[in-house]
Amino acid sequence: MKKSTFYITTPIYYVNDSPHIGHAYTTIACDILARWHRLKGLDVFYLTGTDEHGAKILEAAKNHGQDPKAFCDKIAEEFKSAWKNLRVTNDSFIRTTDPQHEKTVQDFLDKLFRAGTIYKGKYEGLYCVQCEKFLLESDLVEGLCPDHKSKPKQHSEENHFFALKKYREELIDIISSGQMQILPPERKNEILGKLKTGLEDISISRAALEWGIPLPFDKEQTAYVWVDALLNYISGIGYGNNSELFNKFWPANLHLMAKDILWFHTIIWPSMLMAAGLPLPKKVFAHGFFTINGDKMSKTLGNVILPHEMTEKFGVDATRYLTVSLFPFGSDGDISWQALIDKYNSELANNLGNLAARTLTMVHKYNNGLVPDKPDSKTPWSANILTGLSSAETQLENLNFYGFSISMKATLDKINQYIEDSAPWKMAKENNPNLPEVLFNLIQSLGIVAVYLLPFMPEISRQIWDCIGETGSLEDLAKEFLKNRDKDTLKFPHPGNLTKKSKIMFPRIDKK
RNA sequence: CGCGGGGUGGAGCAGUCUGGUAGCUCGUCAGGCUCAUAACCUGAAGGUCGUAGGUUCAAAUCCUACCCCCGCAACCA
Repeated sequence: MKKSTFYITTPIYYVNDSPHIGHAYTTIACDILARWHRLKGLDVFYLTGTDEHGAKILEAAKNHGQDPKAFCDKIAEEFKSAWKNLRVTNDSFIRTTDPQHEKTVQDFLDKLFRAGTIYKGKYEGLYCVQCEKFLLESDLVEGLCPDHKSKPKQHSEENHFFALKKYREELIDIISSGQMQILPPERKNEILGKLKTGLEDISISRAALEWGIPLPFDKEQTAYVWVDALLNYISGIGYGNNSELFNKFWPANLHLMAKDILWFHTIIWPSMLMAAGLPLPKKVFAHGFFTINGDKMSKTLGNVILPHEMTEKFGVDATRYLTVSLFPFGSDGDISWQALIDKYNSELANNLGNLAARTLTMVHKYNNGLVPDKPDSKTPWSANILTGLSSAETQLENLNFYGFSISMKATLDKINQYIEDSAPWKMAKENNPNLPEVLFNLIQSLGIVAVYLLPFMPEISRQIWDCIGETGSLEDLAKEFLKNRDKDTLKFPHPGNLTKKSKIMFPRIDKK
């Protein structure tokens, strides 16, 4: 029996920084998928949250003259409100400082400790006193700490280790067999390649760090932040305290993240799960990084784009659409205000927005604003649109939002061509009896487009829906439509309903 | 021999796995239309698909060698 649930996650974001477009990229992508799967009738759980422990947070809090918890509270609120503004429909928001999460982490580690997969060992390395942390050989610049220009000391510390090494064979097996899918394929190869070169046990605790979760079996030590963070995926759906919820949604259908943290999600995380005897996530997808105008996004360069800067310029819906569809999802890409404006003007203003405007105006001029009778043609024109959009749907299923936007654009072009070919303004002058059919087809096409755009642009879709005179819930109809779309039973638009001319949906943005 | 990604008309990219007339967006030029957000539609110019070999009836696509760019060494997803 196929599970009818869909559990999707973003990474939990490190709160040493306010939310920016990088966070938004992942979060919006997940939201689109969450909404899409809900429309397909699945029971969806979408989890995001914040990662709040670790040395960096402590440091960031100090820099702001704040107590770490207070600092985290503030940043966590920023994330929550950023997602709310972007109409992100996460079902829960987990913070690693939530007492329930902390308890779950402790219980989990205790379980592994008692099972013997966690053991005490010695961590040796170069330690920089000023940084208060271990540095790698490769961190050093001419043998000195790059930040403090001092010589790090050889230092050893008692730590607890996780027996990662012993899962190597099994990991290779589950990854290469596809039991746990890693996408895109080049990332899978990369991970397998790394795995084949070897695997070492990892230290999963820190002795000197107070801002963390104390180990239940050694109160002097706190849990390594990654172990703490990864466990959010199960603590966030009730592992250890709400088995009904947990059993319903675990294993996750999709962990989505940027490529830099793929290692943790495909090596450490599954090993931890295996150690605890839990099923593994079905799919792990790593998207690319982006540069801004060819440069790395960085605070130092001052080119960081914030979500609210985008929504102020483009509106929320367009921001959602543009952010994820500017370049192919699995690869790296470049983002720039110019490229965003170009895509906005071309696809949203000139194409979608203008198409809606010209259609509605024609319905008002030539049919008093009313939806004409349904034509009894054997081969409905909408079939053309559905074919085009089924390729868009495939792209969406494959997380290729860029490909989706290309297919969507092609479909909108087709509708514009149809208008040009049939020339309703001419038909009106000539009293051509086929005019109502053309108008009906156009209205219906807009409705179909609204269904497919719903995960991306919920408000605009509803606006289109409203404009074509529909009064029912777009969600409900979209669900039914997606279930029955092969059967050619479109239940919209309703002849006789009054359409509305809307204000301009996407005002053109002039280039500077 | 660190690992990985990439080099396709002016710009940005898709296509490469599963060889078979080189495609998209933007830009440029010409024409059309007037329902529309100076939008929309049609047509044109513009590429020896990094270089050199090889396989093949046929290669952007497969093989080999080489050249050049860019990430990865935690401000950052």
